Amino acid sequence: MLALIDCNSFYCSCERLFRPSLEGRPVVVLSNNDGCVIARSDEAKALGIAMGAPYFQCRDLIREKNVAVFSSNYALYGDLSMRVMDSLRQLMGAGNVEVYSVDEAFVSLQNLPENELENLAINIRQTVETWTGIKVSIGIAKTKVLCKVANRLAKKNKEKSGCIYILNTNAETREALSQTEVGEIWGIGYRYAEKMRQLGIESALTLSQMPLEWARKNMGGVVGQRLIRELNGDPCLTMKDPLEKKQMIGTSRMFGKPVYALQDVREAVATYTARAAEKLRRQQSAAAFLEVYLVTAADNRFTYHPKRHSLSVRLPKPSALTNELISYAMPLVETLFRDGPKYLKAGILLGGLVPEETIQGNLFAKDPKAQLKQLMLAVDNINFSQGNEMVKYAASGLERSWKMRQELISPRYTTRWKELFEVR
DNA sequence: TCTGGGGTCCTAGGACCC
DNA sequence: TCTGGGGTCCTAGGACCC
Repeated sequence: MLALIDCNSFYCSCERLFRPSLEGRPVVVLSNNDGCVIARSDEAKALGIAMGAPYFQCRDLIREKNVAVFSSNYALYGDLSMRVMDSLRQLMGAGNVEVYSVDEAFVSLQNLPENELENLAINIRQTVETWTGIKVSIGIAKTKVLCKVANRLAKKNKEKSGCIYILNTNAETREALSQTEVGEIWGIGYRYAEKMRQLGIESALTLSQMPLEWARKNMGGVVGQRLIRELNGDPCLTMKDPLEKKQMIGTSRMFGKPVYALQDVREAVATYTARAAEKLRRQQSAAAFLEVYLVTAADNRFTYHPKRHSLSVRLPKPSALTNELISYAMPLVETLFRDGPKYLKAGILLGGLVPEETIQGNLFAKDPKAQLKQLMLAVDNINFSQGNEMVKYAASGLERSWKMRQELISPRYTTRWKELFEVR
């Protein structure tokens, strides 16, 4: 059996942790640039504020209902996420925990007798809440997809379930699937849900009874087949090795306001390259492939149809050095950039990742880059301990008229001395 | 006026090679 | 009229996730 452990309204819970007065009051958290709503407390959901709703569209409702609004504070959420995951690792053994996202983890429950599952789940819930202050919901079943189904039901009726839902028998599984709409299944997005509805497939139970051959033709090949097998209790998605490294690393941002000048775009791309290079070094990889992309507004100003323009290079040798990566990125920016269009966003992708130690050096010559590697290490250490971008590259600019907006951000209570929670 | 950021996996087609 | 088969690498794009 597997368990999916998922924090309840995670970002909102983080904000509430340090402002108990928000308990019972609706809370929402906005995306970067304060663009749209990406987290809602139960009270905010009840008001009908949709996930992903543009902020400007629900601003009136938010004001009227006295909803507390926050810009996203990733330093805070990241730190609390780490505490929750560490708690799970302590309880269940590090090798049994797969962190799936900032607020979710799969836990393997091999060889546990069925009648102990519920007590275990209760214990996990209570311990995590005591240690971190964060409430979680737990779904237990035979496969990852079924765990997701169970977890959803646990959250749907918290009073009744106690935030725990277990699918032990086939009858329980059938019942759960019949209560789940196709669009709510993990792996069925907007497009497929639409397609299913047209075909008259409405519940997860109906979908689970479709033939595999049909899934291959209509649901993206092997992906769809796996999904149907998972719904039937046949595990196809295995637990991932916690030590696995990312295969691609990217950094991108919308600009705080539209940008028209080459210099601004250059600065932004240099900044993002430095960020991506940091992530690269954190997992001890080097990149052999680099892509820069710029997003412009559509010509038609009545619709929101941004256009993506990209260029890429293959590096002669994989690198994890910020200055080197910037020097490959800048010519791409210059080639891509045109005078005239309104630029909304820029980003960089690093791919072809290889472990840093496999990069071939010359055995006999002194590595000319050894000093640069030392420098990177020092820069990363300073930025980690003193705050992001304490040390930065000149190419990434000082003025930064393009920087994103975060007008409603809360203090970084747990990761900055200056912003610690104060008790008077 | 105002619509996030970071990923994953898969497929298809073209270039090139033997 | 006829025109191999199979492999790799790369790019582009679609679909999905939180």
